Amino acid sequence: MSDAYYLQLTEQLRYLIDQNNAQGERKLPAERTLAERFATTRVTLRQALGQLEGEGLIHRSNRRGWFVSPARLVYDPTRDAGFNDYVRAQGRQPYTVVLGMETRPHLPAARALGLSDDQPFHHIRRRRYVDNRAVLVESLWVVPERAPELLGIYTDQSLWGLLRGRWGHHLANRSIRMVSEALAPVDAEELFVAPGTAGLNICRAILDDQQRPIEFDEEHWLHDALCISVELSGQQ
Amino acid sequence: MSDAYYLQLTEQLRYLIDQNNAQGERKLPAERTLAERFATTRVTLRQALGQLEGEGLIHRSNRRGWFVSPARLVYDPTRDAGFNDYVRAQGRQPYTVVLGMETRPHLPAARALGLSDDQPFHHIRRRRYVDNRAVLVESLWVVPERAPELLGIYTDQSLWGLLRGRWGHHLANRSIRMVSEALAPVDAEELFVAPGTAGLNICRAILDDQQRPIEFDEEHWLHDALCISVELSGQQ
DNA sequence: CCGATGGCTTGGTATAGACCAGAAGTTTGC
DNA sequence: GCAAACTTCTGGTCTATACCAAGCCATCGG
Repeated sequence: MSDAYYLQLTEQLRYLIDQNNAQGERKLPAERTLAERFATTRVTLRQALGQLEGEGLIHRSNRRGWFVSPARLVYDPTRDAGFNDYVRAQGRQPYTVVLGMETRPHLPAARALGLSDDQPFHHIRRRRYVDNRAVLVESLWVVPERAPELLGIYTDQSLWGLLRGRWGHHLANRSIRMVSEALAPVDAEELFVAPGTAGLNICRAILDDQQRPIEFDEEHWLHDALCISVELSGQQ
Repeated sequence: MSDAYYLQLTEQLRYLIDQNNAQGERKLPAERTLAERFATTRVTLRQALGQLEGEGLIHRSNRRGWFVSPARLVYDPTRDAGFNDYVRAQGRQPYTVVLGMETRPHLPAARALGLSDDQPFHHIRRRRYVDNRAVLVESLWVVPERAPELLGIYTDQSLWGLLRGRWGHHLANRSIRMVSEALAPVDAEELFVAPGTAGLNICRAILDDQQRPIEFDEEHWLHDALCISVELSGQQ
């Protein structure tokens, strides 16, 4: 318990959430209800909720309410398992929705892959779920020469499986970049959360074993959905 | 420009920050000044500032004001360079302050290294700076058998250098875990920021080439100070 | 010259109330 | 039966104001 009331509130809410969660109740009462119960205003209450949101304990679904966050998904960027594989490996249910497909240039992809600025890409945008919660949106930018009819045959299978199986590409060199972000309004909307929600931005540039550029991809994760884990052995 | 006023404010502030930054002015005007200039209240203004803070564009120093954030430090967790080395390699100035040293048990360290719960550790806590900005606090938990007189001889040099040079340890196996967090009041205070400021928690467990536990360490970074980058080559 | 003091500035916290827009549930009308 | 329309509930945004405590700085006193 610290001096500020909202920090005390945070602790009381933490306790309440624990209890609710034990009873399988994952939705919190309405803000107005909570504010009245703790004899404060919505503003102060929301400050306490925001603290717990920052910790990853709870999250909100836009205009629907606050919910207890499920356990984070463990993700190892040094391994090549596809989303579906590693979600299932953790006993959870993956799901993907394709939001759009088109072919056009994209500056960040061109830069990251060392191609000219006007290089067109096959672009696939999709939203991915874990246990029915939308946790990320991503944009894939594939070099058309490496996968000519991609947009015609892609539905929602594994992209890497397709690249390997149909076109024989071996993904060999990756550069990965991760930074915290505040979700832009468009990304937030596609994830059904408020604009400015904390997120994690992951970008990948992928080349094959002959250093030819294959694909660039950019993911926007909800910050509380992810735990990054890396296991390394071998002396440096 | 979106519908909500605070999002418009965000864009205007972004513009103002750009201009100020170009003139070398890295401190923003006072909240009351800005609120008046944009004809709104401090509450709404702070919502806009909070958005930019989430993006990592600006940060605040507790009760001192808002400042433009410097470029993120690039960090590759798969490489073994010490803090001082990779900060300098990016043309920036590292600095470290030791906050405390003691010997006592620590449950998370014991668990992560596979030791018994009451195993004591040499504990060093330090705050680290980049270009004069405090960007992280960390706790190191070293197995005493591997570095008996550590607390007597440690001042503020490189710990890994010491482990290698004095005791001949070769750090071979690492497991690294990164999750977003809201800084706890104690950590926030040591970093001179408000409690609940967004952070990144990085934990490392380190074993030597014979799988003997050496050290566990836990870092709390300001979220906007860091860009994680991993380069991988070699086919999977 | 220098340390102590006190006032001013700044962000941090909090109250009280209001309106809006989207989500969800309920009723109505075909 | 079922879709459309309405009502209610919910979070999202915003105003206006107040007080506190820490940082900062100029002034004062030795």
